[in-house]
Amino acid sequence: MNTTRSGHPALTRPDGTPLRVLVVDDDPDLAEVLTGALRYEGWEVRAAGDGAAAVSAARELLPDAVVLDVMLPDTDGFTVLRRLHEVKPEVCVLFLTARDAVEDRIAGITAGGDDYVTKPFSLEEVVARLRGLLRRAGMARQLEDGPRLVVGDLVMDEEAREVTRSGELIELSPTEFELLRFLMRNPRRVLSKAQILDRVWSYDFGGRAHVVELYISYLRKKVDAGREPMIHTVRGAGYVLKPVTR
Amino acid sequence: MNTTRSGHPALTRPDGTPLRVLVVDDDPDLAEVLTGALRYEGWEVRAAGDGAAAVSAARELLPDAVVLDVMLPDTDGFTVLRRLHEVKPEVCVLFLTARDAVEDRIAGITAGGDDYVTKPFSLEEVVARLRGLLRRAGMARQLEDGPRLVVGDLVMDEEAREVTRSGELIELSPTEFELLRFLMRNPRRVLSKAQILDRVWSYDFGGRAHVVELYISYLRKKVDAGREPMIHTVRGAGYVLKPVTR
DNA sequence: CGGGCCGCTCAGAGGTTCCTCAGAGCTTGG
DNA sequence: CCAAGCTCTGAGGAACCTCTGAGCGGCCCG
Repeated sequence: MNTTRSGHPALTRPDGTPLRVLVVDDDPDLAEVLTGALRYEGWEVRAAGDGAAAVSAARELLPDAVVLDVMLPDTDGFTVLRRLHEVKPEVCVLFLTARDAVEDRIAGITAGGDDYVTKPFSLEEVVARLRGLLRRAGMARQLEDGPRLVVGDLVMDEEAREVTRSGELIELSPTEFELLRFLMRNPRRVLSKAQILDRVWSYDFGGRAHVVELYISYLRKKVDAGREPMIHTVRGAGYVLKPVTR
Repeated sequence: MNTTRSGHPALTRPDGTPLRVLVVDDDPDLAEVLTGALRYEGWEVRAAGDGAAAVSAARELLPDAVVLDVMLPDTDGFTVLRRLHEVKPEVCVLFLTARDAVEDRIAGITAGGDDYVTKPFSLEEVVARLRGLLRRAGMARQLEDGPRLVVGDLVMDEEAREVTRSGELIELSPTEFELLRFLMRNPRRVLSKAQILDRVWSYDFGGRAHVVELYISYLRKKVDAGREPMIHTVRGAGYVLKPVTR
């Protein structure tokens, strides 16, 4: 099977060709990070730094999805959106917006099935939203089985934001949820604290790896509470989530 | 078959051509050591001393991977990363970083599937990480069978950091793990204590060969415990790991 | 047979990594 | 404006890892 650097199967359309995404942001570092993360997830990625470049790149690439910063140097995001829809009406758009941006305008836009995340965001957030968009649009072959992650008796419903272990409901805070999602998307693989920080925390988070330890300890209290543990520490390397073996 | 001085088969792409790596470090000694070790492993290697040289060398060589010191005299690591990806989007990058700089600005680096090791590092560490990158990228022909090392009934899963002997799980400390990995990558070959020190311990380790004996004894207790021994001493020469013969 | 060399292992000091608690600051929602 | 919840900082302490030193035993040589 065609796989990506993440070890996940490459994202493909029903016809087998890879999914294409266009990243539009004027901050080169951020664009670089997004590009890398999405490529790692199996997308065919292309980047643009402003509205004009975005539209012309879209004309060439005919992307399935666009990650679009609302604040661009030349054009405003909504104009770009209109042009993009002219180029390809069924394209999915994920907006990137500042926290204090006008919520109602965004709400109007996302009515069409599009979605948005506020800056600063975590990469897991972006990746998950994009997957959600594609799933709802019925565009990705391997997402059709639904929004559920399963590792052993641990089950996560991403859309309902519900987690259960052997049927019992587990309540998680937003950060706990995202951390667990990352672990569940990489079962049986040791993840370093740096990797976890890069993926689960916002790109502008200046804190230390100590936070990861703290949240792992929170998760253990909820996920492993009194049960056979699934979250393991690998000293000097990181953490692993794996199903209980017997 | 095309082999190197190490006896390892030359690393090749799916099309049979050798894998190429670019080493970027401003410390000539370190660059020399890295270059030697990687060449020994079957890579086609080239070195550069700063960011500008790195980018232009990359344009010529079109390497499959880059080993890149984040602290360069001219450019910062993030910029070099971006330029490298412009030259060759699918290139894998392994960053070298000082231990106390880890927290600074690694954010985003591992996000794209790239990886890093902290100075001072061991050569086994670097080699293993590079192999991991390449494997995940699906780039090396002979790494495709997955991240498992097998010698007799001894099995090491590098990604899960799990070692089993005839199915039984063996718990190892970081140094023990790395030493065993080195032995398992060179089965049936006598390795001198000096060789082991050079490979498994950091390049700045001042200690003496006695540590190797100590760790071999630790390993024996865990790996050979009560079983037919696989780790053998060759007096005056070194140690060998080999499958049990009957 | 005896001495020197090499390798093995034990015990423990010192350092590092990790876990957890307690609480301050912030955000959210009523 | 208050209450509740969430996120992060800091500190203490526990567990673990690494290396040093020393003693012992076996091997090979004279």
